[in-house]
Amino acid sequence: MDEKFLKPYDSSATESRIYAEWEKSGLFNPDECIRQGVTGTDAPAYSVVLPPPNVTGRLHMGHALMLAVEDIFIRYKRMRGFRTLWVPGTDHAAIATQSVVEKQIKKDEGLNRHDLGREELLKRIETFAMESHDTIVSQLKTMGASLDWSREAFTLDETRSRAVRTVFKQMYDAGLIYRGHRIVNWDPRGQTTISDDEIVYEERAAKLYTFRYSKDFPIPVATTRPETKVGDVGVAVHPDDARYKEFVGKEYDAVFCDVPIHIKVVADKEVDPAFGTGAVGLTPAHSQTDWDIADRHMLSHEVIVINEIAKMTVEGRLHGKKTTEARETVVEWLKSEGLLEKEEDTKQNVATAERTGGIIEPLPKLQWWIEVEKEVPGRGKTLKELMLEPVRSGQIKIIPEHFEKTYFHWIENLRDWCISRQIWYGHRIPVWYKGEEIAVGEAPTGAGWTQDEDTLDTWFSSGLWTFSTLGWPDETADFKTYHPTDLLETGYDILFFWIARMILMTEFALGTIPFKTVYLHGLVRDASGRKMSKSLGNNLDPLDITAKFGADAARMALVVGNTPGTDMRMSEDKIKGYKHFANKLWNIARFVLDNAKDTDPVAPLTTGDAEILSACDTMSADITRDIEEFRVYMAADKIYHYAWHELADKVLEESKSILSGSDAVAKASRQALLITLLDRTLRLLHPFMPFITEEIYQSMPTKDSKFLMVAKWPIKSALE
RNA sequence: GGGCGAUUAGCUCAGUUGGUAGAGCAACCCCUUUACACGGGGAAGGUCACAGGUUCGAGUCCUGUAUCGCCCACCA
Repeated sequence: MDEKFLKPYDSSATESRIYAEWEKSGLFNPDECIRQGVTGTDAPAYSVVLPPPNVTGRLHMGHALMLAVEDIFIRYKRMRGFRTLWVPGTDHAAIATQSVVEKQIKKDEGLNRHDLGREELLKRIETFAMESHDTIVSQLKTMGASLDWSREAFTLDETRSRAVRTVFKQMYDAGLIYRGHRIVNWDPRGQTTISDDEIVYEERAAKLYTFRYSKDFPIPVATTRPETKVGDVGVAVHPDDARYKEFVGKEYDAVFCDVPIHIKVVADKEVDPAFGTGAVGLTPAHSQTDWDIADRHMLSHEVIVINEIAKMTVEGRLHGKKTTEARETVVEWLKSEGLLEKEEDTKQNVATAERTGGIIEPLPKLQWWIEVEKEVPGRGKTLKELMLEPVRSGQIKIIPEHFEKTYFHWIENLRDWCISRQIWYGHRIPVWYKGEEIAVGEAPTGAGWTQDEDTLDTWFSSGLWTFSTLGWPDETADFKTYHPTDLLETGYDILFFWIARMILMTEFALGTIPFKTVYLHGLVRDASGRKMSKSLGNNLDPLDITAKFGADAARMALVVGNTPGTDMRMSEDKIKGYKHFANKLWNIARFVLDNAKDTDPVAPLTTGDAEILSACDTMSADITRDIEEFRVYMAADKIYHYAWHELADKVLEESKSILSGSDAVAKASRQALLITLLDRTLRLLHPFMPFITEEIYQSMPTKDSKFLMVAKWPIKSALE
C-alpha cells in the first residue's frame, strides 16, 4: 500500500501537483479528449462560458461559489462522455477598472487623468489589468476549475473588439443605435454618464422648501433642490386641482436670485396634488421627470444651469458655486426676500454612482443609445420582445424559476439603453466623423476623419460573450459546435446587467439564444449574515481558505445545502467540517486499500453484499438525477452522507469481522465490494471534490483511465 | 408605491410530484476499540410564524395576517 496513506491527508501538497498534472495532460481541452480517445468523435457537445471576472483585483467567495458550481457540471458532463468545453476569460470592466487605477494614481502621485493624458492613463490601466489578470488566473486554478486555457479570452482583446465593432455596425445599420440629446445620469466624480442600472439610491435627510419665485407669483412651489430653480421654465399642477385652475396657461417673468426666469403654468396629470403644495417647479435640463413633462407641454429643454463638475453656470451671486453651496445661497436669498414660506424635514433618495459614489447630476447630453421599443428589421419584433420571448416560451430556463417574473418585470419597464461613456478605458465607439460625414464599424481610409471620443458601456462587450469567445464573427468550428451554450451560471445580482443583455445581443446578432439554462446563485455572506466587503474587513479570501482547508473542502462548503437564488452564510467552521470529511475519505481509502488492494475486484458477491452494491446503484442514480435537474446542493450532501454514514460507518465497520473471519468466500466477496464501493464513491464525488478523489484514484486497482477526471460516470444507462 | 422571497431543532439550513419531520455545527453522556480523536457510540432537542380552507392525509396546495430581507420605481 502507498506510503502516502500513512499520514493524514495534506491538501496543500496534493492540490497544486494534481492541477499541474491535469493541465499538462491537455484534457481540459475537448479536442485533446477526442484525440486521446477519452471522448467519442461524435459525442454531443456541452459548453459553458465562464462569467469573466473583472480585472479589478482578486477573486472573492462569490467567484469561488461560481467556479465550484460550474466545475461540478463540467466535470460531470465530461465523465458522462460529452464533448465538454468550459471557456475562461476576464472582463476589462471599463468604469470599475479605470476608477480603481485613477484612485490609486491620485493617491500615490496626486494626479488626475487629464494630467496624464489618454495614452499614458491607458498604459497604466493595461499594466494594472495584466497583473490583476495573472492573480485571477492563478486563483481560478487553485479552485480546481477545469477550464480550457487554450481558449482564454478577454473582453478587450482583438477578436472580441472585432465582434463589438461588427455588432455595433449591424445595430446602427438596423436603425437601433442612434445618437440623441437626452437627459443622462451624469456622474460628476467619475466624469461620465452611467446607465440606470449603475445607480444606487441612498436615503438621506433633506429639507423640503416651500417658496414663490417672486412676490406676485400666484402659486407656492415645494422643492428639495432650490439651487436648480434658476433653471425653471414652468410650474406643473394637476389638471383637476381647483386651487390652480385659473392660472393654467399663464406665463410669468421673475428675477430669481439674480437670474431672469420665465415660467409657464401647465396642467399635467403626473402631478400629485396631495404632495407639497400640489405644484411642481419644472427644471427640464436637470430632472428626467421634468424633462418628460416639459416635452408634453412644448417647454424649452435648453435652460442649463449646472455643468459637468456640478457647479452653477448662471450669472450673479450663484456663478461658479458648487450645487451644495448654491443651495444655501438660494435659501438665504429666499429668506431675505420673504419668499420662503416653509422649511420641513424630509427624507430623500439620493441617486449615487455605484462605482464612484458620486451624486448623480441629471444633465442633457449627446449620447449613443440602443432603442429597445423599435421594430428590429426582418424580425417584426422589438428588442424588448426579443428579450422576453425565449424566456416566456421556455427556450431559456431560469433557475430558480421565480426569477423569471423579476426578469419580465424589469424588461417591461426598460427604457433605451445609454451605451456611451466618457471614460478612456474600453472599446472606443466605432464611429468616425468628417464634417457632415459619418463612418461606422471599421476606420475609414483617407485623411480628416476623427473617431468619437467616447467608449462603450462595458456590458456591450460582455453581452456578446457566449459567441465572441467562440471566435465569432468568423464562422469557426467552435462557434458551430458549441453555440448556443448549455449553461450560464452567475449571481442573481447581474440578471439585468448581464443575462438580459446577452439575450438581447444574441437574439439581435444571431437570431438565437445564448444559453439554454440560467442557474443563478445567491450571495455569499459572512457568518452573521452581512455582505462581505473590504470596508467591513469580513472578506474570506479564497486563497487563504484553500491554503488552510483545501479547495475540495471550500467547494463542498460552498455547495452543500446552498439552494440556487438564496443567499448563504459562510464561516470557517463550515469549511473545516469538509476538511474533516476529506480526511475521513482518505482514511476510508487507507482501510480499503490496506485490506483489499491486491484482491480480485470482480469476485462473486454474496447475497448480502450484492444488496449493498445495489443500494449504491440506487444512490448513484439518485445523485445523477439531482445533478441533471440542477440540484447540486442535494447531490453533494447525498454523496457526503453516503461516504461517511453508509460506507464508513456501516459497511466498513461490519467488514472488520468478515475480513478477520475464516469464511474465505465471504471475505473475497467483501473485499471486492469494498473496492467497488470506494471506486463508485470516488467517481461520484469527483465533480465536487476533484483533487482528493483524483489522488486516491491514482492508487486504485480499478483505475481504468489515466485520470479520474476523464473516467466514466458510474451509472449503467448510456448517454442520454 | 409595485414586485419577489423567507419564516422548520440553540445556530445555519435542506426537505424534488402532498403520505406520520432531516443534516451540519453547538450543547450532554460514554469510548484513546490498530482506517480515521480531522474519530466512534448513545441520548436529547421541533404544536414546521399565525389564522382559516382544500384533502382520507398539508412543512409541502389555496386565501388572509404578521415579521424580516431583497429587487424595481422614485414625489418635485
